[in-house]
Amino acid sequence: MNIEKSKNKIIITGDHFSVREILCSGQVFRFNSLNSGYTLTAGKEFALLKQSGQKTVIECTDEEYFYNYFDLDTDYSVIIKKLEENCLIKGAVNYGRGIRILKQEKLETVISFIISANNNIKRIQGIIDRICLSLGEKYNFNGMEYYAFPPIEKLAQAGEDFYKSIGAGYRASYLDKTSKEIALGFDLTAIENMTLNSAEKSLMSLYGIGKKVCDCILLFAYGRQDVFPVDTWIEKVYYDSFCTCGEKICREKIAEHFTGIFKEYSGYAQQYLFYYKRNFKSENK
DNA sequence: AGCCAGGTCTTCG
DNA sequence: CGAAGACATGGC
Repeated sequence: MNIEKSKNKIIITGDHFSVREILCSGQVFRFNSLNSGYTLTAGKEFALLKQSGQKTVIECTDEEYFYNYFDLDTDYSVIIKKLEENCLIKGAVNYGRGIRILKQEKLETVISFIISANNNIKRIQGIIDRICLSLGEKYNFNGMEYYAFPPIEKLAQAGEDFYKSIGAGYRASYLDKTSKEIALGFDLTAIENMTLNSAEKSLMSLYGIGKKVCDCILLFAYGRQDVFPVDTWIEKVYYDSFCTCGEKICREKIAEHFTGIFKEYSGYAQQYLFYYKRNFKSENK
C-alpha cells in the first residue's frame, strides 16, 4: 500500500482499503454516500472520500487525524495471512478484503454503541445524526456543511426528554445517565491503560453498556483486538459454521470460543465475519 | 402485518 | 446463579 500525505489530502493506492467496505461494516455511523463518493464525519473532523479501483483520494480537514483514524500504519496483509490459517474464515476475509478497523473517538463510540443495542443500522444512523444536528457545532469544509459530534457537556445537559424526542426510544435514559456520569468525571482516557478485565468492568459500570456494546467500544475506539463482540449476526455465524456440538450456548461462551481461536486477532476476525454474514445474502439462505 | 435489529436491565425461579 | 420478560421505534 502506497500513501501520499499532503495538506488536507491523503492519496492511497493498493490493496486492503475499500471505502465502501470500511464504512458499511457497521463500526461507524456518520457517513453519507454521494454520486462521486462518500462524506464522513468523525468527532469535529470531516472527509470527502473518492475511490476508483485501487486508488483512493481523501480530502479532509486534517490529514494527520485521518491517517491515524484509518490506521494506515497497520499492514493488513500480515493480519489476513494470520487469519487465513483457519480455513473457516477464508471466505469471509476474501469477501471483505478492503475492510479496516478504524480508530474512532471514545465518547462518540460510547454514545453510538449504546444506541446500537437491539437496533438496526439505518435507525442508529438517524438517531446519531439528529443528536449532532441538535447539539453539535456547525462547520464548513470546502463549501460542505457538517455538524460535529457534541462535547460531553452538551450531551449531559440535553436531558432524557431530548433523547426521546430524537427517537432514541428506551435508550434515552441510558444516554442521559451515562453522559451525565462522564461529565461528572468518569475518565474514558484512563481505560486505555487498563488490563482487558479492568477495562471491561469499568465500561460496563456505565448504564446501558453490557458485554457486547463494551467490546465494540474497546475494539473501535481503543484499538483492542483481543475482544470479539457477539451480536445476533455473529450468533448466526457461530451456529451455521463454527458450532460442532449442536447445542445452544450463551453469547459469553461464543465469544470465548472465537477468542480462543483467533487470540490477538479476534477483533479483526469478528469484523470480517460480521460483514460477510450481514452482506453476502445470496449464499446465506 | 409482523418479525427483527451490532442488547441491556430487571425480575423471577 | 440462569432464564425469561420488558423495552421504543422504524426498517424491510
